[in-house]
Amino acid sequence: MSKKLSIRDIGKELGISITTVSFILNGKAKEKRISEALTEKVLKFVEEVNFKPNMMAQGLRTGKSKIICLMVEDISNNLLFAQVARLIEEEAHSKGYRIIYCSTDNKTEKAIELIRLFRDRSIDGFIITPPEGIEDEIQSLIDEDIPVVLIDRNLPKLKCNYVGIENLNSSYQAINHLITNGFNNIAFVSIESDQMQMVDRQGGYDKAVSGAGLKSFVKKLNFYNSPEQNVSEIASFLTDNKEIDAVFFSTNYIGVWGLQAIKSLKLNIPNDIAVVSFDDHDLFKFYSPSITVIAQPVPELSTHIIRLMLNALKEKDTNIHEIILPAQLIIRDSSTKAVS
Amino acid sequence: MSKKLSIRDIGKELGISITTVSFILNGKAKEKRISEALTEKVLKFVEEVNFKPNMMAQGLRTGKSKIICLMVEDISNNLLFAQVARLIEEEAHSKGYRIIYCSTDNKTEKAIELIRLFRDRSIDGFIITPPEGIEDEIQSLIDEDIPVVLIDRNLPKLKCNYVGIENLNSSYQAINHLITNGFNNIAFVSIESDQMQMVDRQGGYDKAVSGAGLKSFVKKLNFYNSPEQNVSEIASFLTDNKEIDAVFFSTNYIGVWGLQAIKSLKLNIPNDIAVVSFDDHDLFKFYSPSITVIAQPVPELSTHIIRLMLNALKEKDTNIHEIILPAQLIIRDSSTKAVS
DNA sequence: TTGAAAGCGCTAACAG
DNA sequence: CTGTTAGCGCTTTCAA
Repeated sequence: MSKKLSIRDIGKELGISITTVSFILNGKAKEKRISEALTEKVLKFVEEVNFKPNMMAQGLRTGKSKIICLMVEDISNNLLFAQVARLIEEEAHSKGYRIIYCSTDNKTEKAIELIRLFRDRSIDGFIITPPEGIEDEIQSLIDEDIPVVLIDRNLPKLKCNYVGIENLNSSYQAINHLITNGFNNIAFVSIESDQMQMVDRQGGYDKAVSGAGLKSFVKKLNFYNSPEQNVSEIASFLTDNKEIDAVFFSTNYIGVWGLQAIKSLKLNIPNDIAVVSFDDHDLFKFYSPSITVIAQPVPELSTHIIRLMLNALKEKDTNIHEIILPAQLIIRDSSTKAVS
Repeated sequence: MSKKLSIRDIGKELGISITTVSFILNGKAKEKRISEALTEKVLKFVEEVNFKPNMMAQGLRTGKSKIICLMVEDISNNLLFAQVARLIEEEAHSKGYRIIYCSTDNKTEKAIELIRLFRDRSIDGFIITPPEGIEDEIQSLIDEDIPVVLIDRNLPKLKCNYVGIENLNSSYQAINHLITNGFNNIAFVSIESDQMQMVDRQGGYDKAVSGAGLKSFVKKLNFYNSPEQNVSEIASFLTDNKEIDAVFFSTNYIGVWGLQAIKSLKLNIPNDIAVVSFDDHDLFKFYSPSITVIAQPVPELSTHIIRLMLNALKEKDTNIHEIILPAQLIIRDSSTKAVS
C-alpha cells in the first residue's frame, strides 16, 4: 500500500507491455482487439493491487485535468448555490471529475481574476453564475473550446450553455396571485442590478402590475450595503409609501431583510402587508406566518447543469443548450388575507 | 493568448536555458546566484506574455497537486460548512492552492471511499469532518505524511490536527443559563451519535443538570430519518413529558425540527417551553420569538483551519495542533421568561 | 552562474 | 494483437 505502482510496474508484473495495460485501462481493449482473457486478467490485477493511474501524468499527457470549476456568487450566502454544489458533486465524481469551487462575491473584477487564474491551470470546464460585465472573459473561454455552463442568470449577448428558470413568468404569476387575493398596491423590492434574472423578475412584476392597471412601487437596494442598512432602507420605503399592501422580494436574502424591516415596523403579515419572496428558505417555511415563495427546482436544475457540462466535456454534444425550467409558486400564509 | 507558452519557449525567446528560467520562477534566483538583472528581465518577460507554468507538469514532477480536499458532512445542509468553505477559499487561492470539496453525508462507507479515491489522486491535504469509524483510514493518510486537519469534531484516538469549539463547556453554560432563568425541567434533544462534539454537548448538559440536582430528559433522534419523522418524534417526546419547561437542541437542524414540533403542539415559547439551540441560523435570529443559541466563531475557526493546513503543507510545522475555541452564548427571547 | 539532460507516469502513433 | 518509443512541461542533479 505504501509504494505507488505505475502502469509500468503492472506491465512488468504481468509480463506484458505498458501499452497494452494503458489500452485496457482506457477501455480501448475492444478497439485494439486485445484478447478478452488478457483484459480480464489485467483488470483483475489492477483491482487487486488497487492501482490508480497518476492523474497528473495523465493530465500532462492529455491536457485534461478532469477538474470542473464551480464559480458561484458566494457559496455560503445563497443556499441555492450550496445545494447545487452538493447535487452535482456526486455525478461528477462518478464520471471521474472533481470539482473545485470559488466565489466571485458577484464582483466582475474578482470573477475575471479567477477565470484567468483557472483557465491557465487546465481546468476542463466552468460552471458559472456570471456577474455583470464578464462577457468578454467568458467568450474567451468559449473561444478556447473550454465548456462553459452559465447558471442562475443568462448572458444574453453570449451564445453559451445556460440553465435557469422562468424568472419573468414566475414573478408574473406571483404578482397575479397577490392581485387575485385582493392586494392592489404591490411593491417590488430588489437590488440594483442588470443581471438577467433580476431584470426578468422585475419584468414579471411590471407586466402584472401594468396589466392590472395598478400603481408601481419599486425599491432597489445596493448589494454591497450592510444588511442593517438595507433593512432600514426597506423600512423607510414602506413607511414612505403607506398605501403599499403587499410586497414582493426578488431574492431570498432580500426577503430576509424585508421580514426584519416589517417586524421592526410592527406590521402584521398579511393583514397590514402581504409578502411573497423569490427562492425558498427554512426561515420562510417556518416563519409566523409562513411566507409564500417562488421555489426553484434545485434538483432538476442541478441535474441539467452537470449533464450539460459532462456532455460538453465528452464532446458528444457541441451544441449550445439553453435550459429554462419552470419554478413553483408555493402559496403559504403570508399572501392570503385572513378570511373576514 | 492562444498558443500556450512553456518555460522552454521563454528560455528560447530570451536566449537562456530553461534551467535558469525554472530557477528564477521558483524563487531560487538568489540561491543559485543568478544575476539580478537577468532575474528582473525574466520576471518581466513572464509577466508580459502572461506565462503560467503548467500545473500538471509541475505536479507530475514534484508529486504535489496543490489541491486541498475539503470533506464535509454535507456542504448544503449545514451552513457552518458552507461558511467555512467560503472563508478558507481565498486564503488557499492566495497561496496557490485550490480546493475541491466532497460530502460524506456522514456515512463512514462513503467517507472511506472518498478518501481512497482522493488519496491516490495526489491530493496534498485533507480537511475533514470525520464520521464515526473513520480512524483507520485517516491514520493511513497520516502515515503517508499527508496533512490532515479535522474540523467540527475530534477523533480522540488519533493524534491529528483539529480545530473545533468548547462543546462541553458551551452547552454547560447554555443549560446553566436556562437554570438561572428559572427553568427546572430541561430536556436535551440530540441525535444518536458517538461523535465527540455530540458526546461533549451532552456532557455539558449532564454536568449542568446533575450539578443542579435536576431531572434529566434526553431524546435521541436518528440522523437518517426523514425530517418529518424527527419532528413528530420530538413532538411525542414533548407530549409524553409534559413537565419539560425548556429544551436544548444540540445542532441547528435539530433546532429547526424542534421549532416545528413546538409549533405543531401550539406551545408558547418561552412561557410554555424555553428553547436554546446549538449553532446560529437565520431562522433563529428572526423567529418570533428570537431563539437563544450557541454560536460558533466561524471566521476564527476558518482562519485556524486553513492556517494549520497551509503550515502543515509547507512542512514548516510538523507538530500536531489541537485548537479549541470558545463559542458564544447569544441570549435572545426564547430563553428568558416574560417578566410577570 | 548557467546549461544539458534525466526522468516523473502516461498516451498513442507507429511498427511489428 | 502487442511492444517500442517519443514526448507532454517541468524540476533538479551534475557538469561546465
